[in-house]
This record gives sequence, structure tokens and C-alpha cells, in this order.
Amino acid sequence: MKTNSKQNRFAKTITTPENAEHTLAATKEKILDTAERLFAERGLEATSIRDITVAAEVNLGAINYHFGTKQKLIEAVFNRRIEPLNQRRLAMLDEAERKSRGKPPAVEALLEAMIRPAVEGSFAAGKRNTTFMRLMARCHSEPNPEIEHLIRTQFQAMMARFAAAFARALPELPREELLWRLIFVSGGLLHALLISSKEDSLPGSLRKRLDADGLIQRLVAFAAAGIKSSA
Amino acid sequence: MKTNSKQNRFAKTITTPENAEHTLAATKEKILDTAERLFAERGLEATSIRDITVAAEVNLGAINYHFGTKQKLIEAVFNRRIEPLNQRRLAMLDEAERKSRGKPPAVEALLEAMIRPAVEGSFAAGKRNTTFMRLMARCHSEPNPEIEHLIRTQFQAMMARFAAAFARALPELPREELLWRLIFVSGGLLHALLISSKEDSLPGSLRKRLDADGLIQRLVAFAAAGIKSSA
DNA sequence: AGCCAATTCATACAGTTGTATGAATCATAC
DNA sequence: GTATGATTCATACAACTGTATGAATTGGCT
Repeated sequence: MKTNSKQNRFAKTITTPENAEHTLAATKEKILDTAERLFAERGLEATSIRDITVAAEVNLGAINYHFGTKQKLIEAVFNRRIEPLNQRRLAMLDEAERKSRGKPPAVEALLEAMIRPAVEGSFAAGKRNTTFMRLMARCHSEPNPEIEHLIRTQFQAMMARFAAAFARALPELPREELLWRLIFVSGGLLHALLISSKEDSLPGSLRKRLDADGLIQRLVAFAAAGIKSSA
Repeated sequence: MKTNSKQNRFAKTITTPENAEHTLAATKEKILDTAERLFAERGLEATSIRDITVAAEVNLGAINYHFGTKQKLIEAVFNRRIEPLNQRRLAMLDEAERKSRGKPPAVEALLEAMIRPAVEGSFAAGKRNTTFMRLMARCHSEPNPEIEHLIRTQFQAMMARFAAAFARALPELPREELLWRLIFVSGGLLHALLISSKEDSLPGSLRKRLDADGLIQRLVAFAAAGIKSSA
């Protein structure tokens, strides 16, 4: 046993040289990264705890040790991305309002604050980050009750602030109409990210030159026209 | 034997009065209905074959007998709804083009052909049909590879015809831009359906008076403004 | 060196999963 | 009524699921 485990460890150190910073929470992060990827690719229920531990090259017990249960791991995976995303959105909203000095910002600026952080999170270093895209897109349609509640709480708190900002920018638009239009915009954003994450579900002409800024520009322009249109 | 079966029939007729049309494939339909509901509520992987047979009050073996495997049942559930939906869309598209006699139909008419069949399938007899809503909304984000392929095939075939119609109505709009805008519209529709299916994720002011025609009108107006906006 | 808390590991367990099998029951035509 | 094909049923099975347990191992501290 002793020799066996020592041999295993040695082998690992050779094959995975990044173990230098093996100081703290290395396995925890490895689990989060791997779980995020597998959840995005195969779905929550279809991904077993063993799938994750094998892919992450950690022990089966590691998940229960670090997260307690599979459900807690799922929540950790989502929380790690959603909180920062929505905080960046609100930060951009704050900045837009600060820049416009008292006056309500342009609808386009508000939309960009909603959209840009999501799209940019989906393009890591210029290249598409399909994991993030799929995870975000699946956020809202996951049947998992705890996740649904988590998403709804986070999402509605952010959306309430945006709704107020839009209402100030478009005082003549009925509140009910505005809320529906924001739902349409959210859906358009999520679906665009999802579609972008699957190369081959894009119509041929869209496959080339798929960049973050292009998508943001298109969606902002489209949504601005829809939002500003008179009922 | 004859008397026996007649007695059984009679007993069944008493407890479940809709058994009048008990002529053929009664259990098959019961399985499809129940599976559709449970898949929509809990997701594909989270719903076991036993969950379905218990809820449908049929024998465990019934699914394997009538459908072969769980995967085949899943495909049957989706196919039963998607094909008729897309056929109605294309029929409305045909009618719009027929009515406009040579000229391209108004963008609003094209959008309504895309949107109305989906929304109306989601409102059975005036009331919300949350099962259908959730199933449709989950269509595009299901990780199941076979389902993904099924959806993509059906959806792209229909979308190609709509894209051509829109291109005729808006000849000055670049094709790439048009395709993206149609993706945005699809996303808005799907997300609106999903949101509508969860009562408590609707902002308070939207919960009342949620009707099919209202939603269609709002989405068509929003999408028409977005689609027609000059790049 | 030796101790301690943190982490990793192998293994076990009970419950659930999808599917298969063969007998029982059905409906129907003769 | 009996034969026949279609359907239903109870049961079995191997594989996989999430979780728990306790021993082994680690890295940092004095």
C-alpha cells in the first residue's frame, strides 16, 4: 500500500508539472473547473460525481470532502460565475449613470451594461469560451429547484435596478411593456450565446468572424430599436 | 373471457370516463402525455422510466414494449410537438405570402407566422399550458445529443424558409445581420415562454392578465422594430 | 525529530437506474 | 370455444448512483 501510493504520487508529479502551486485549494479549483465544463457539456443530472473526479484526476471522496454533496457543488459552480457577472453589469450601469451626470443614460448605454459583461465572459482572450456560454444559457432553464431559486434571486435583483434605469430613460413607456421588452432582450442574449457555443448549429454564413464586439454591437442595436419603439 | 373483458372495460369506463376512445394505443398516449409533463417539469435525465410508468399508471415494461428505449421515448415526445408546430408556422408563412400577392409580406406578418403558433400552443383553451412552454423552451438547451440534432434539423429547415422571406421583405439588410436578428427574436420568444411558465419568476406587475394575444402583440411589435432598424 | 490538522485515498453500501425475460392476459377472427 | 397475435405484467439483473467511513498520507509547526 505504502509503496503503491507513493508510486502513484510520483507518477502524478511527473505528468502534471503545474503542481508547483499546489499550496492550497488546488483540487477544489480543479473540481470546480472540471464540473463546470462537464455540467455545461452534458447537463447537471447526466454528469456523475465519478465523471467529475475522474476527469479532474482527483479522488472520488474529494467532492464530498470539499463540498459536502453534489448539490452544493452545483451551487458553487453557478455562484462562482453569476455573482461576478452581475456585479460587473451593475458596475457598468453605475458608470453609465455617473457619466451622464444626472440625466438618464442613453438606452444604448444601459443595454451595453446588460449585455457586454455576459458576452465578454463568453470570449476569453478573444476566443469563444463555450463552457461559459452554455452554462449561462442553461442557467435559466435548469429544472434543478435550488439552482432555479439561486438564478432567480440573483437575476431579479440585478434586473430590478436595470428596469428602474430604463424607466427613467423612457418615462413614457408603460412599466408592463418595459418589463416584457427586457425579457425579450434577455432571451435574445441568452439564445445568441447558446447558439454561438455550438459551432455547427450556426448557419454557415455566421460561422466566420464571430467576435465579442460584433455580437454586442448587433444585439445592442437590435434591442435599442425594439425597446425604444413606441407601443 | 368475453364477459370478463367486458366487465373490465365497464369498470374502467366508470373510473375513467374518457376511456370511450380506448380503442388503440391508449397506454402509448398516456405514456407520451405523462413523459412530456415530467420531462418538462424535472428534465430528461432526472425523470426515470419508473417515475413515468408510475405516474401514468402503466406497467414498467410498457415503455420498453412501446418505445424500445428511454431515448426513443424522449425523441417521440419531442417529435410529437415540434413537427406540427413548425408546420403551422410554415402554413401561416404560406398564407401571408399568398395574401400579399407577389409582393413580400409585411415584416409584422412574417413575425406573427413565426411567433403565433408557438405562443398559441402554449395557451390551451385560453389558459397557460406550462408543460408545452417549458418543453419548447428547453428544446434548444437540452444537452441530449440526439435531441439536439433533432431540434436543429427541424428548426433550421423552418428557419431557412423564414430567412428567405425576410430577405425578400428587407432586401437592403445584409444577410448576416438578418440571421443574427432572427436568432435574437427566437431567443426572445423562447425566453418569454419559459418565464411565463414559472408564475413566480414573473415580476409582480406582469403576473396578471397574461394572455396569448397580448404576448404575441408585444413580441411582434418589439421584434419588428428591431428587425427593421437600419444597421 | 515528532506532532497535528488538513487532505487524500480505497473501499463499502444501500438505493436507483435502464433493460431484458418469460409467463399471464387480452382482443379478435375463425 | 379455441387458436393466435398483441399487449400487460411481475420479476430479475447488472451497472451505476451519491454518500459515508476510517485508514493512510501530506505539509507545516515547534
